[in-house]
Amino acid sequence: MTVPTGRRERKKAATRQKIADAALRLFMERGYDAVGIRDVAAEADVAVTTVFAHFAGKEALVFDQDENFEQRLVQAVHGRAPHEPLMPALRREIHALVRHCTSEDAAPLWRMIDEVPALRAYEESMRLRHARALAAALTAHFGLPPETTACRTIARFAIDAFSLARESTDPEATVDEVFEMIEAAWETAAPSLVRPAAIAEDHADSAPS
Amino acid sequence: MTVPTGRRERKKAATRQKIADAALRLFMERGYDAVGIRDVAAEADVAVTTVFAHFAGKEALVFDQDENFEQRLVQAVHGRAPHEPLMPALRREIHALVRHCTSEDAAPLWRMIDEVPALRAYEESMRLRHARALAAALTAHFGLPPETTACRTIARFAIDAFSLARESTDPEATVDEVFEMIEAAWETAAPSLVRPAAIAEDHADSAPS
DNA sequence: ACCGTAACACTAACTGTTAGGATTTCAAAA
DNA sequence: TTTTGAAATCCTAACAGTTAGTGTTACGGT
Repeated sequence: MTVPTGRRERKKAATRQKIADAALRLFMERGYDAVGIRDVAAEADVAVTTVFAHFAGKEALVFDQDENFEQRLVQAVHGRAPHEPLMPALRREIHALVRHCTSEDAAPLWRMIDEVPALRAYEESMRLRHARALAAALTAHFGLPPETTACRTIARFAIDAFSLARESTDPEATVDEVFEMIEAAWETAAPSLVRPAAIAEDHADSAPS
Repeated sequence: MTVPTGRRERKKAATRQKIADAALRLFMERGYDAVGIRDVAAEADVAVTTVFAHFAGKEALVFDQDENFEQRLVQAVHGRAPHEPLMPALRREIHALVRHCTSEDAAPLWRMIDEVPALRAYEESMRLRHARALAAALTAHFGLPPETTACRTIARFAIDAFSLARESTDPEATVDEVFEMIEAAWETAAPSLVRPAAIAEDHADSAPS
């Protein structure tokens, strides 16, 4: 096979990490706008082009940790416990994600994100990609065509729950409040999508791939 | 009063229009990315700085027409017919807005927007501002505190309806489908916000300012 | 030991955007 | 009418993010 040792990959990962660390340190120190890509490159002791070889843009340096967000949402749908209804699983995952980014040590980072318009815009367009991925996971899970409106709607609503919670003074309560509404929406749309029995007990797992 | 003649304002508006026209013409001709701000300025026969005096950025040149979007949403809430329930009015307005930007003559523009990532991102952050304005209109209309979660949620859901419809192959049907879900969500959240009588007949107009 | 390639560096540009400062043009006060 | 203040515009130059072009190095498989 062609993936045994990997000194190259380790070095590459190390370089990436070095850049991300340097960027975050400088951003927190001087503020996002006051730090240039050239500063980051110098601090990490790499060339400017190397920074862009690892990160799509300046904003991506900030959201490096947030990468598994999408994966966790999809996993919440596909890999949940048998017989566990969809919505509670989704709600629980959103809860966890919200807690994660409102925790004490992560707070300064998210405060910075809130204060820089470019970062807010970047985050939201990220969330939209996540919503599309979640929608795809939902349709796949239920064996529905990929463009099914109800699934794409629920996916966006779930992302909204996260965004609204992040803006809220009481994030956890907001998640619950929004999810009450989402569940009502889902129960309105679901009957025409999944066979009634599946709704009743919600063992819609083992969907025909 | 001090607003009688207004040659200055006419000239200013004319300049703005000249820039917007030039930009749109060039964008459609050569594509958004292939046209630089300097090209637009030259075509409109103005200085580059003048372009930025009228538009916040390159993307704003594309969404110049779309300005009254927010105003129309707010108006749909505040200035609707007496005794007309909220949701149908909102749904009708979204329908109109969707029709407006999927019409024949507007189609090429929106196709371009869909193809350029920077424009999609800009549009979505615009929509978020609209959602906030709509949320403010809702809370004001019902005499609720500005941070009420249910209103901010419904506002975002309504914006989602628009966005999902724009992405859909059958926009009109998508609006209806999403709004069925939104109404269910609203009926779940509303009882704890507005007095039951107001929900029943939904004459929640003439709200205490 | 050799070779292909992936990671990185260096340079130089392109593009959106802004600051600084001059100049014109209008509108209203004097 | 003349003057004056402000708004709109222009010009130049620069800054910052981003990319292309082109080497150079170090790894990994042969």
